[in-house]
Amino acid sequence: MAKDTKQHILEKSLVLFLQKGYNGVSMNDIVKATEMTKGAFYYYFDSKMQVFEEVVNYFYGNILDIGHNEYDTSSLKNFCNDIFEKQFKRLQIFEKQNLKPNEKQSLNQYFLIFDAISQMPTFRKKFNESDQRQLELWKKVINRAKKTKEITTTLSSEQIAKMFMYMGDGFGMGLILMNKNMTEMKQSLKNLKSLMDGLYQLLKNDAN
Amino acid sequence: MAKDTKQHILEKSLVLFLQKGYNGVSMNDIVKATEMTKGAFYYYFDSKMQVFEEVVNYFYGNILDIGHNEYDTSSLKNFCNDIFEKQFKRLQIFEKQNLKPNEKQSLNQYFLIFDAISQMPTFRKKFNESDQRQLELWKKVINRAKKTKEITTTLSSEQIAKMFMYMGDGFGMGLILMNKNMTEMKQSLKNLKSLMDGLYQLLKNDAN
DNA sequence: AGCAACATACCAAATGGTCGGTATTAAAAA
DNA sequence: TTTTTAATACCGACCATTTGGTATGTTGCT
Repeated sequence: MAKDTKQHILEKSLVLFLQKGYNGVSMNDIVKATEMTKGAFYYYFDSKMQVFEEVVNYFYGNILDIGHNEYDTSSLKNFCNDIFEKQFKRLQIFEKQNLKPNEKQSLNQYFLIFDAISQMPTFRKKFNESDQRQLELWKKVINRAKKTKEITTTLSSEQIAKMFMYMGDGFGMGLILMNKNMTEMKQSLKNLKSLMDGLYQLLKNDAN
Repeated sequence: MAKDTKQHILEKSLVLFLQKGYNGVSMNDIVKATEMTKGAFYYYFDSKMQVFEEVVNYFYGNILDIGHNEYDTSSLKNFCNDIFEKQFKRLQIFEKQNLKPNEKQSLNQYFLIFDAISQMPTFRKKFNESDQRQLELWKKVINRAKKTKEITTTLSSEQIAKMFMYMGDGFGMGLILMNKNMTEMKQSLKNLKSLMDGLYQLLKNDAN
């Protein structure tokens, strides 16, 4: 039961931090959301900051960074599809958190990321490294696609890789700014798919 | 002198909110940064929330949304360049705020935008409308570029427009996450230029 | 009995905000 | 011309509430 309660606090806190950011969430919010008391909370955690750090690691380890090395890299086409699928799965995790009606505000991952970057010195490094790995992965796949003539283009692999990545990031940010809920987000994600396919088509047709 | 002091408070508060978000900034932070007292602050503002709202309107009206209808739309090429130039100018505004050494943390416009969206009901509408206008502008320019054969592609104008916009957004987010300061940002912006040029080249060469 | 797993009452500090006061200036009254 | 009035622009002690956190229970299970 011990680990259950701690996990319960972690998950409820995650949602709160995603809704309002570190400074927007008070200890009272946490004990209310968990339906426990301060005694229970401080039995499992030393401070508000500590639960935040554990939340960040939980979020980052289990959601943000899932399978960062398990993509289908056999072709650029497959890679694009796979990136897209994984993004989809990431959203599904949140659907399981069965938010109550009064928790309908959108979950903003950047609340977590910004706070983590400014309050957890090690996090920025980890985050940027992950970003770099992602970029290298894209470049590898694109290089291969060039060799196999899957695409023909004079643009550098780095340029193309960044196009795909930034497109995804900008799209994600747009979703948050529109305050879409989870199901709406999953709907919208299909638009991202068509954008990525569009870019892919351009690369295929690029004469020189 | 009256308006001067109020403007002084506005500008100092803007920097604070950009650094730490609404909840991360206390009234003490504000009076310290402005080098005034609470008496002075509450002489010009009714509440912390009010200065935030005025800061948002100031930021949005004078910085984010500058000249949203004054772009060079004579060709897609020119439009791209112009969009890029305006982005550059936006950064310059912040350089004038002569931040002190202890204020060297990066200014994160999303702190302001997220808080504004969740606390100022009217803001989301305004923001999304501005986004929509931007999209329509891109579409118009792209449609014209298709007609004049500046570019030849089977992709829809909306698809292309979103590619450009999301690329820019994602790039901007990346800058913030890397915690670049203003001069570094201006350096990096040139990378965005090459990405936009790359996409432009792809569109030019798109056989069908 | 003894410990794990919580609950509850409490605390100092920080929070956003108020209110009576004051220095400076300028217009109005003498 | 001098004095009074009055308004602006600002100060800083003070306030109720909330903050994150603690110390001392209480409960149930082995």
